[in-house]
Amino acid sequence: MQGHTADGDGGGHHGRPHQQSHGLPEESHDHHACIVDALAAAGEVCAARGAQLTTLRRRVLELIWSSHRSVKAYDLMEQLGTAGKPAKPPTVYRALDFLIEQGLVHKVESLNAYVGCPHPTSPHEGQFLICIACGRVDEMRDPAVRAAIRAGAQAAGYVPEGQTIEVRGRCARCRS
Amino acid sequence: MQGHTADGDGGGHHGRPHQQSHGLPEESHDHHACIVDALAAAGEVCAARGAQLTTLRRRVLELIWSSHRSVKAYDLMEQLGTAGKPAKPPTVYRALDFLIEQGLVHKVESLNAYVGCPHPTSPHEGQFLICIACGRVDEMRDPAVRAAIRAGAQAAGYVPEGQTIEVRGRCARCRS
DNA sequence: ACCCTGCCGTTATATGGTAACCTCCAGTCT
DNA sequence: AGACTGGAGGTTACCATATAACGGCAGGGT
Repeated sequence: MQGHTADGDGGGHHGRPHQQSHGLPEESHDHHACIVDALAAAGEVCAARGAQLTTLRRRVLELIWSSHRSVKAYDLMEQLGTAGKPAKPPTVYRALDFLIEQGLVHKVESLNAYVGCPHPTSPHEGQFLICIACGRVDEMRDPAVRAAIRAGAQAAGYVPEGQTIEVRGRCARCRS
Repeated sequence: MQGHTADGDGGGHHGRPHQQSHGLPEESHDHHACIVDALAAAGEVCAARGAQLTTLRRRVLELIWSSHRSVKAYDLMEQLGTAGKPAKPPTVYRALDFLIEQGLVHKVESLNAYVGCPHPTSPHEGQFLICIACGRVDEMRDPAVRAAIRAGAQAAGYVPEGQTIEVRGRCARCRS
């Protein structure tokens, strides 16, 4: 769990501009702490495995964590580029491949977009909650869901090896 | 439920060539009956709703039902075209949009592909079982899965409105 | 010095999906 | 009959997503 407290700004990290247009999760908590936590966790995970978290890969991860929404690969390219020249697809896709392999990022299939994993230390496939109002993506890790799906698949004769679970709905802040 | 019996060929429908390369579901049952059933069900559904199941739309549906695997949009274009000239994207995507709206076809998000719905009379979102060995896609409708996901989403503060559930694994025939 | 290996840049291309505009045709109103 | 209308689908152009293939370069081992 990252530091999602809405008030505790222990480091004076505020004041970074964000370009979002309406009620987004970043506005109500010290999101900079989320980024710092995610990068620190990534550093630990990679160091423990001997995987190289290079500058580029770290930068991509940081961009993905710039909000709690999912991020499109081509948006990453634009943000990675310098002086209006966007980075090229392989640059970003290779970094994404690495981050996904390391369990630091998940792909949201129904959006063709990518999201940071909040608990990268225990490898898993994500179960995602996608807010159709604000775009926020939360990860759920519900053993009951996994179990129900395993049971259903096995009842149909399948030996399950991987799951894609993505729920669209309205998050707590957007139920209004 | 379509006629999936492996033996009862009551109408002499066999003898149609299929171009698959290895152990696919079509080889062990009268698949032609599946197609006929699916088209008949589609006809009924559309008639009941006043929706127009045109020749093109029916043809796309038939192509999708040509196997129990999912089908790519661009493969449909090639098959729809005449004399080497493939059909153009809007032709296929419009037909797919219609078929999806009518609940006759589902999109498999993790494959960017489309699959026929075996029970189109009761609108629903599919839960898919995808065989990573033979490509077969089965639809599961497990209320326990839906319920578990609803519960998980609500526990996280979400009001769920739609679910994407896709399980990769090995089907009964491919467990070997 | 030499050769690997892994990371990244570059060019090119494949694959998946939409926008905008237009014609045709069936239904229907007068 | 003539005119109007709305849905289906053809056409062109384009955007969005992703991969293949090749090359340079830096760091480590021999």
